[in-house]
Amino acid sequence: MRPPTIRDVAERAGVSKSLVSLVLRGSDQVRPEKREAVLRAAQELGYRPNAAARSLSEQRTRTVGVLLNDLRNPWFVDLLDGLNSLLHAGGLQMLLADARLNRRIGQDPADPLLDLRVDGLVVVGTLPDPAALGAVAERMPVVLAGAREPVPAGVDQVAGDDEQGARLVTEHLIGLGHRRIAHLAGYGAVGELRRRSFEATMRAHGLADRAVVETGDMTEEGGYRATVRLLSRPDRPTAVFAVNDITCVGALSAAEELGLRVPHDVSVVGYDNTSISRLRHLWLTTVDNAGHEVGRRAARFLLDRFERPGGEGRIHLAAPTLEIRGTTGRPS
Amino acid sequence: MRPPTIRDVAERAGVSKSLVSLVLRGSDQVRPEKREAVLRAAQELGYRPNAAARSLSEQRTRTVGVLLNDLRNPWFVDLLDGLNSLLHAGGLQMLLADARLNRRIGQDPADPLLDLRVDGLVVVGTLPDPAALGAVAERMPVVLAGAREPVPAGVDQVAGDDEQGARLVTEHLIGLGHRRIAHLAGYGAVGELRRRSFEATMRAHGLADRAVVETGDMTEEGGYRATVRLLSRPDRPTAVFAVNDITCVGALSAAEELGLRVPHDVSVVGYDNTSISRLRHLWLTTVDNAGHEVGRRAARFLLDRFERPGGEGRIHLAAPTLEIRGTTGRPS
DNA sequence: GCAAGGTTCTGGAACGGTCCAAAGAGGGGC
DNA sequence: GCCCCTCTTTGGACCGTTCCAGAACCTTGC
Repeated sequence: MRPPTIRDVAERAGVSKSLVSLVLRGSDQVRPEKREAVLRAAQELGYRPNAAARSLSEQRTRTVGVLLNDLRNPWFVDLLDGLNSLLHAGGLQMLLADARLNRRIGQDPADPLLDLRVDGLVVVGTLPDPAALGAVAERMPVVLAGAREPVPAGVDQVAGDDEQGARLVTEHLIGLGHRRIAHLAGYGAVGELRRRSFEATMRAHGLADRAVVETGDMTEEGGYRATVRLLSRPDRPTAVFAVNDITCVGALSAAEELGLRVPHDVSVVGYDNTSISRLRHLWLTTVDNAGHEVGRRAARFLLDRFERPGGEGRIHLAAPTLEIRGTTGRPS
Repeated sequence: MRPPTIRDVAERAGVSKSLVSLVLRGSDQVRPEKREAVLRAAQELGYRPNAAARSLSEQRTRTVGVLLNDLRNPWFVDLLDGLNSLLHAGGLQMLLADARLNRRIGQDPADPLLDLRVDGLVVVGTLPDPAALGAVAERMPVVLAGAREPVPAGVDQVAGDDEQGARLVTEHLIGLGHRRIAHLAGYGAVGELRRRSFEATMRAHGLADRAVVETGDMTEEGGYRATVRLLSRPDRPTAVFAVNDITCVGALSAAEELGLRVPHDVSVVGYDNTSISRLRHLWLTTVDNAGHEVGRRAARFLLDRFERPGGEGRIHLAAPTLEIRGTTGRPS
């Protein structure tokens, strides 16, 4: 009762296994009647190719591993979507692995993917282990998507352009007439880039001395507390640019609790265009990170490297867009 | 420059390939010095077993496929976590595939998993194609997790106990003193179960004629509109039980927009304990679906079937818990 | 010193495909 | 009718493992 093999199909169709293989791989060197006989036999037997056998023989798996470090981050889904669309067009499968799930178990999260001999690797989000990744990159194409970090040589990188995003936000607020603007900063490479770009943009508009930066921890609670501090100052800012949506929700709570109306008394802006920001109850002005485009670009890089292996690591920054919703307006 | 094989290791250690295989699979029929020599050689060469070759030879992959139909649903992550912990303990890998990503491409989302000859399949969420699943279930263990649907014979099923969850909510509200209670119903098997249990519980407490049911579409917008209708009635309910958190957020918006304070003027309850419900800005009372437990149980069922194949499909309902937060209180 | 019996090790046959060199079939030209 | 050439088809080697039967080696007992 084992699943049928290519040989079973061959026998039923009255041909050799080689011919079956030829037909199934779509060769045009086969007489039509034989082709049909083979196809019919395969159909009748419910034949399915065995991926293990195929990849053993072909020395490639037509599969790329995708290492996620946090399935909970909904932004990744857009990215995966973009990634998948292009990879599929290139005849490649995507294999997902969640680093966080496996980390706890105490093994390198990429191990299962490497044992499966994936043809390439996409790491989504913060790097688990830069050193290990360098070794992997010597054997197969590797792309880092959705994070801004120093990467080992030969690794491509795709991410949203955080500097541009932060500039869009800051200029939007300045354009509305805000002058005293606060930034709730985050940590990591991304937090750093957004903060610096905020400061640079303020400076470029001659508002360097009106910029305030409070450091948070990228949580709602952190955003709440930082905003309470900010809005209790005598020279309280009229606008708050939070490093991400979740921090922004904290800022919103704080403003309301202090009796300030948004956006009438204070404007707030988030970052990431998460589903939370789209709740009509919150309706946050935020930045969309172009996740789909990042995913497509990562796939592009990978496909390029399959064709021409080696070469320098490249970097692509996808252009973010501003989503203006209900939490920003002119200062009163 | 191909990756080293078991033969390379054998040569370097001065033994046969069979002995290497024996050592690597942890046999105790090997003299310690040989074992060490093999292990050292493997280490030095950076040997990694080839999963394709192994599964071809062993006729099993030690891998179970997990078919998700919506990566965006954060509840699944808890479920995966529970699933993974037990599967890993059983020496099994998890392979994720997102049905939604692949559906668009127009192929059966389970196909890649079947070609890989996974040893078992976990379908998370609503069934893609019940008929196809029946055929699959004849060849390998299949478990449906996190959805309540009629399944083909021989398929196990694990889900949260929606009836119990809805009862917990309803009795919580009744216990607080509410009498006129509305339910924002949803669709599908889950929506049906929650609604019926709400009605049954109201009846059991002699409140059948105070129960109101509005049908929504499980979106924020739907929840908003239904709640506006409800709260504009002359005999407006003092509590609203929404079929899920997102609908509940819509209800919350509606209440606020009508100038009603929550929970002072009206209590609202969600379902699913999503991250949204935990935002301090919303702080919804809701029901936790015990995702982790559902995942563990699904793994248990799968492991059982590996040991004793065949038999009836079983069903397990995990007990949900009530998360009482800020949106419920005594009626005024 | 040798047979018996246990332990340790090995060669070869799977597993289910792909690939390649070569065989077979068919057609055309002389 | 024969030779040559092209188009189809085939058998066998190979991919990297596991598994198994049996070989080689050690003890042990007499």
